Amino acid sequence: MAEIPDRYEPSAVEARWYPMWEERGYFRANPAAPGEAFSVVIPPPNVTGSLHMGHALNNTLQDVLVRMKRMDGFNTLWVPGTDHAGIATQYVVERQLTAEGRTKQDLGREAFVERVWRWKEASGGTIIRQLKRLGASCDWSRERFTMDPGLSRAVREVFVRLWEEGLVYRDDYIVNWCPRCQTVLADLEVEREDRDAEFVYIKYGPVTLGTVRPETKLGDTGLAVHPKDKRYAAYVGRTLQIPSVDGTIAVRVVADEAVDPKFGTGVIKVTPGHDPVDFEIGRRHGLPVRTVIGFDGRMTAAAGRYAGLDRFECRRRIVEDMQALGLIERVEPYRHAVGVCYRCKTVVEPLVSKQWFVRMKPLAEPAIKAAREGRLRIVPRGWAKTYYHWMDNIRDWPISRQLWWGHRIPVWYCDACASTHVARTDVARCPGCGGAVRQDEDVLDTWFSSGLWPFSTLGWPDDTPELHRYYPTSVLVTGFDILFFWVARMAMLGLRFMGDVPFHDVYIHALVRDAEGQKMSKSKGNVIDPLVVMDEYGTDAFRFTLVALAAQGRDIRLAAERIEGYRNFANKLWNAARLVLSNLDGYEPARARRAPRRAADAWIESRLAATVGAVRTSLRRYRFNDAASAIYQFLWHEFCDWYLEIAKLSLYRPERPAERLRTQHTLVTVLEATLRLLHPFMPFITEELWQRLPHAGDSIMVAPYPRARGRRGDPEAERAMRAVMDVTTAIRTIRGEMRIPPGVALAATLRPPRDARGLFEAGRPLVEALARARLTLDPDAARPRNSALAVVGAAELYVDLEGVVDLAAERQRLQKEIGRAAEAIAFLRGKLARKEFVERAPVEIVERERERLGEQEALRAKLAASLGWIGDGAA
RNA sequence: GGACGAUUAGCUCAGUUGGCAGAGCGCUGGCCUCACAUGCCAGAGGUCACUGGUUCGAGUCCAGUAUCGUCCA
Repeated sequence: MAEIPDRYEPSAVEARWYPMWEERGYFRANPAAPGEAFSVVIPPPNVTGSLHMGHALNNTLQDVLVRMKRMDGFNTLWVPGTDHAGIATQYVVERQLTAEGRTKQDLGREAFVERVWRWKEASGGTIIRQLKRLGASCDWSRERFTMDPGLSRAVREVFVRLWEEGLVYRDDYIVNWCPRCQTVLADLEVEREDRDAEFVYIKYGPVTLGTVRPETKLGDTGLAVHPKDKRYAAYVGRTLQIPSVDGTIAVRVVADEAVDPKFGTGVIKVTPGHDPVDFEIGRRHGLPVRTVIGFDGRMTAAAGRYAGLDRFECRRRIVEDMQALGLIERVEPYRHAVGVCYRCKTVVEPLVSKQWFVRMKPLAEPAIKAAREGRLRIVPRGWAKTYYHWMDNIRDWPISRQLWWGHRIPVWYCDACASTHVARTDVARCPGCGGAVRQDEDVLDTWFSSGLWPFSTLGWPDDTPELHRYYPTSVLVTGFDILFFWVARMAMLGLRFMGDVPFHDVYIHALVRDAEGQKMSKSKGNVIDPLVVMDEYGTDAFRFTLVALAAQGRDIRLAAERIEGYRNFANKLWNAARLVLSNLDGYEPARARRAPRRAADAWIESRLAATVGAVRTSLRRYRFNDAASAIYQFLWHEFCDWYLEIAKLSLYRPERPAERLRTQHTLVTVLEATLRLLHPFMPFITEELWQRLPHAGDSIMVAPYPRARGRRGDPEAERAMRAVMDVTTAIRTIRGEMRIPPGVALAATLRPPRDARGLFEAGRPLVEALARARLTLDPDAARPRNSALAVVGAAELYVDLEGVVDLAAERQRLQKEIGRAAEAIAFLRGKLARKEFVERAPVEIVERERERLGEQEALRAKLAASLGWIGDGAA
């Protein structure tokens, strides 16, 4: 006993087991081994990132599933890896250069990319180490990176095939441009921020219109009104010469449905070069594009005397100038959402440029179908709606990024013969004219490569045993924030290139927020570092907290008190095991198995079976919190609160060796099975304790996951223990409410119904020990003088208060009980008095309510009689 | 503007076919009972946001309202 500390100290335990698991190869998958496959690919974190709460939750949930399935005999594979995170990573290295007073242009492309690689090598391992700290049982021998040669080959193969199939194209298009990052952003990468602005009403020739971007007036090529708007019908089709700050501009008036006649003056100016809606209007009506803002965010030569000005400076200047010319009617304050770069928060500039796109409609259709047919199951169900909505309204995907870090687009241009070549292998000379070629400068969107993750990590485009064995993967676990970015694209690309869904199930988990419900962010300073939490409370407690909070909702509020509570749970388990381990002298399993099983043994085994069933069902349905709470309730409130207390009675009684042996056996077997049940959630402490207990096998990690074998439980034993627990609790309640100190032994009499005498008789010694009371059983007992009354089912319990307590307190207690019974009676009588209920509700429901009424009436009668009796006695 | 979600104990949240409202923390009282005070025993605490509807019966289903949140435009 002395060698086991009375508090669980996680750090040493955690440091001990992970290396052992890894060295013994328990994490490694073997496609040639037997067993039904269970495979998962990790949502690859940013290679240069570090573990945050989102990762911790995401990977804990995956580890729970993977460990459970591995123990359950599945051929299990969890593929880990990282993502090159184009913009984010390039941004970090660029900032380093800035600090050194240099730019990436100073280095040149090759040297810059080289430098990013060096940075990746240096800091890329952080998150992997942190995942190990979390206990993640990934097959590290299969760790992948999106820019590995193999995965890069997959990227190129997919690009080329999509091109060959006509699904990749290059076009002029209005894109979201970040002037700071100098790259295009997908719609998804643009965030909305509310900003204060000015809504400027401009006199625009014969009409007045409002705009928040007066500087774009320089790029106007049209005016648009709603087709049904009679106010402006006369102008439609005409080209107007509009007086402007720099002479006049020519705009054509068009009628377009996109105009809201009720907004502003009902007229909008059309700037196809600098607004996505205007671009579409321009396309529909053949308006020219006039670009007045450049990729650097400054006005172009086309902006005349404003050329070279920053776009926002130009806005101020042009308003001043128009004011001077009397072209401004009025200015109103206006708050609206502007698009900003998700990375650097710079206001995005819509610009027209040549970009590569993927045609999404043909890819989306099979992905919609797969979900509708249930081949791809989204859990919780609610997210499917979001998925469909996005898929149904899908837009083409701009995949080029003006970055240097990433997969360079495999397209070569020959300027000599103006040809374009898309190829799997690098092109050195033009296949047409033999002239020099230059490769497209751009790289592909990072999500283009992570979209291939479920099959590129398994060796595609080669035909590998891994693909055959593990594709489609079993489940993808991820947050809803990347449902579109990633999940939807994997679904589409998987179906296209593998001919099957990339995963059968998608489990969408919540987002972790702080205790106030705020999203954690560095700028808010409210981030809780998972590593600090693990240091402070232990990894197991942290993991259990995440799982316990992972209800199928939208967010999780993480508060320190919760983690503390589960640290206490780990400590409780530790001490329960301590009790068991310190009482095993003389334990012989073979002999113990032959010793007679008592009701308490059968009961705890029955409860364990029920718990195993509940955990399995919950995990199958991804109801992680239900699984966690089933184990918590069982271990703490059944095993510790009741069974251990009962077990002590036998353990400390060497004069009954058979009873002691059987108790030891039950303690060992139930605790051992519970450890296995809990292992996926709390891997470290369970391994530590399991190794100390009698066990079969080398590690709990590869021991079988408990099954609730055939037997549904033991109703007989449950009834017997119910009786013990109810009588015990009744006595304790009286003791508590009467303020009788625990040290004072009580005397109680139980009057059971005749047919239940045996039931209570069997439990009598337990009750006596657990409630610290002498218990007499007598079906004909009369109520003793000065006793408290409790009703336990059909039995009456009298607790002798003579000389122990003030009877006024008992009167008060009884009155409270009577009040409760009266409420129930009133409710039930009302219900049963209504003939609609009696006539139309199912017979068994009506019958049950009648029984309850009878019980409550009997209870009230007993209590009332008792009250009268005490009143007499006290008088 | 559109869509989705939330509203249940003091706090944070569960509540799967409609049939006795639950947990953790906190709170109150009593206990250092030889595994654990990171503990034990007991207790208090709820108009299930609001208004209607369906139903014998609604926290649960339907419609609307309010407040908050998220996503999309």
